[in-house]
Amino acid sequence: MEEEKKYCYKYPHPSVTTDCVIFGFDGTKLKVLLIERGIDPYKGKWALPGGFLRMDECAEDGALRELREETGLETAFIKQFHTFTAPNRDPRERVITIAYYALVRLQDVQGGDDAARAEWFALDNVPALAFDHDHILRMATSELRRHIHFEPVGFELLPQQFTIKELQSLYEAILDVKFDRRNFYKKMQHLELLTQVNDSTTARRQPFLFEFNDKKYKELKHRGFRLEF
Amino acid sequence: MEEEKKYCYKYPHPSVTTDCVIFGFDGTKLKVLLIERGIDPYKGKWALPGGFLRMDECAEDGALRELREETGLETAFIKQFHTFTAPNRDPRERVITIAYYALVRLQDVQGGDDAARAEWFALDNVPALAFDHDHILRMATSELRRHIHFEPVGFELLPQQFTIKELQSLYEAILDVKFDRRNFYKKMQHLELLTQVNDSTTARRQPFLFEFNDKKYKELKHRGFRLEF
DNA sequence: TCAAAAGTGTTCGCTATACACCCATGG
DNA sequence: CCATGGGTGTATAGCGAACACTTTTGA
Repeated sequence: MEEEKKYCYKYPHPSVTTDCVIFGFDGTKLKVLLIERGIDPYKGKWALPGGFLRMDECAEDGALRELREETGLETAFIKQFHTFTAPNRDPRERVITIAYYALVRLQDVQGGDDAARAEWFALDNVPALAFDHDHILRMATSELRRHIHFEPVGFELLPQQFTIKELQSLYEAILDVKFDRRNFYKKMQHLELLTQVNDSTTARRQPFLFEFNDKKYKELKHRGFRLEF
Repeated sequence: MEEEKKYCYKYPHPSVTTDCVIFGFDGTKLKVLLIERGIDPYKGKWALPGGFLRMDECAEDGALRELREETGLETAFIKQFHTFTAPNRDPRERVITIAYYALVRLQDVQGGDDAARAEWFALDNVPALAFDHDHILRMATSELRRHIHFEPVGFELLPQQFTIKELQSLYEAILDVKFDRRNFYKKMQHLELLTQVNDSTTARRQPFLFEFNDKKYKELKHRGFRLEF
């Protein structure tokens, strides 16, 4: 039985999807959420969450919808970083995909609505992916790296309150570098983007907890301040 | 008479176009190439060059095709910077557009193939544009600005050989700042990305001519060097 | 009481910035 | 010969990298 094809155009149109690279941070490593495909092509392979763009939503809404379906999160930081258009990237038909990356707090993530199997993978331990998703993931990682050099997006991956040590681990995981603990601490203090919280965890010596001060950041940015890492 | 609509799909598909923000530099100001629309909607309005993506070409090839049609250039530096997807950005039907910016040397540009009227506008003197092209142009400008902070893309806008003064004017035009002439000169020397040419123009005192040394740049970049502006 | 982790100081070198200065050329 | 613009030098401040030190707390 032939499917009913009722949307007709004078010229051929590609399909348009959004794919979403969802990053999380477990305190040590940067992770990415992948879905096991239940249908062909690439059945059984891991892939990025994604789906077709609806005719009445913009791409950002589509990406947020995917995010919600897989993580239960109503909102998160997302950023469009590239659109992938190689003519044969999907074996079935011409599909272009508008790719976003999302930064979420791992502890906020519930299982998704979907029956599909979803799993977090450390970035240095990602299996071969379906379609051109390896390529998309690599570009997402490098764009995130570039992004964090100039904007304090890393805080989206941390809990509301965090220690400087956690923040440093995050930057080290994303940028793949090591910082001197003491210099990092002072740099953070000097930036004046963090607010110290009068509270403490329970470690050897209780480290101070901080919050990101978004208001202060916007103020500084407005004055031409440029973040550097 | 109803048009023949022979491309049919089970689900609705948007149209996909590429738009191209073509930047040039006249020695003083940054300019952008606009096309006067010959047909409705927005007939008579200025717009960015663009057109439908063919089913057998990737978006970059589409953008290069648009570039060639409007400037006669076979090749140039182009960069995809955003895809615009607001559902009602085109009044006729759902159209999403993959936007690129191109950096070209003004002196290399011929008139295009198209009969359409094309004109260079200084960035601070752009008329109201068709569709959401104002928005696209603003984003292109800010992305170019961001881009030039880290990569030496500015040379794509200058002739093969140029003086330091011309280079400084370019950076000042793009970043909208002023540099000290003498510090800029030394910074450029210090970067070692320029090769001095044993030739001279005929001014009061002949300034040295330089060329961008791409090989050297790639070498430095490979060693983890980061350009800063 | 000792080891481990958190917070604070100090030094050094590089680079951005703000200037002063000399040189060449054309009117 | 002097105004204009091109190339070079020099001093200062600020920041990042390297590393010593003190403090707190749990085992």
